[in-house]
Amino acid sequence: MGHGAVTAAQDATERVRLDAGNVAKVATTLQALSTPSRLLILARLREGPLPATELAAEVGMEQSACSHQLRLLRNLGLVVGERQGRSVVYALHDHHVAELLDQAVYHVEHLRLGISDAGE
Amino acid sequence: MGHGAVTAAQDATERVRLDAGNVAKVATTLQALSTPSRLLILARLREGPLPATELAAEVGMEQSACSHQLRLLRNLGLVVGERQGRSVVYALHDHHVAELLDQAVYHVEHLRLGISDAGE
DNA sequence: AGCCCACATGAACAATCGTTCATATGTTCC
DNA sequence: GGAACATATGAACGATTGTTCATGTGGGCT
Repeated sequence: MGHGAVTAAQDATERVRLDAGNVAKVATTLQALSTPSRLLILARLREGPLPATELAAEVGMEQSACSHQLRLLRNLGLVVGERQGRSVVYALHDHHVAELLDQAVYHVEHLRLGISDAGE
Repeated sequence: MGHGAVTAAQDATERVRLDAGNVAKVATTLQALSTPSRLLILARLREGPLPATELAAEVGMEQSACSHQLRLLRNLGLVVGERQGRSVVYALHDHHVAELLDQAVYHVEHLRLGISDAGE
């Protein structure tokens, strides 16, 4: 039928629990996916590798701002940048990043969310 | 076939793209998953509903701090709170939240991440 | 009524964040 | 070498964040 969204993780083998030991890591990584700018960067790289300047242009950011965010993403191991001539071509690090992105977007889009995020 | 992590979203039907129209929503929601405190709250609720005070105790937060975060999560539609006697029992809103949580943890844990998040 | 208990809320404050501006580093071509 | 392009970096600034403290609200019980 229509929308069969098979979940990962639930698929046997291992279900990773969240405990005091790994919360920080998970939180830090998810924070990288929690701003429009970085999200757009990753979404664009999801479609394929791209030199930094083109990337910045496509997501509508200033070169500097984009570079700062790319450094953050690189430090977290989410993206990699390989020098090619005078440009540095960026790409997602591996398929886990791509899937994390896909699934995050998928589930968020299917949430009955009010987003009335008033105060706080 | 050891660890077959079947991805959601990739499963036909629809792959939700990230564009200028929904980045904000996705970013806002993912930000709710980007701090240890809220992550622990959600992870605990993932195991089942719980009154606010017990919840705060289990995740090691002060009552007030926990309540503030619960309000944020409630405003975003990630959790719901139902009054029962003098307590308010909290629970995840639906299975999408649970899966989003599972998959986020799963993928993050399988990333080759350096997390040398120095400056910035 | 009064007294607990459970939870919510507002103000305030330190800390962190994302951006901009200016400047460095690095690479290619002449 | 020097000019032009591509990217990185540092400092600074306003904005947002998560917590604490104090207080408010509401339900249950005697």
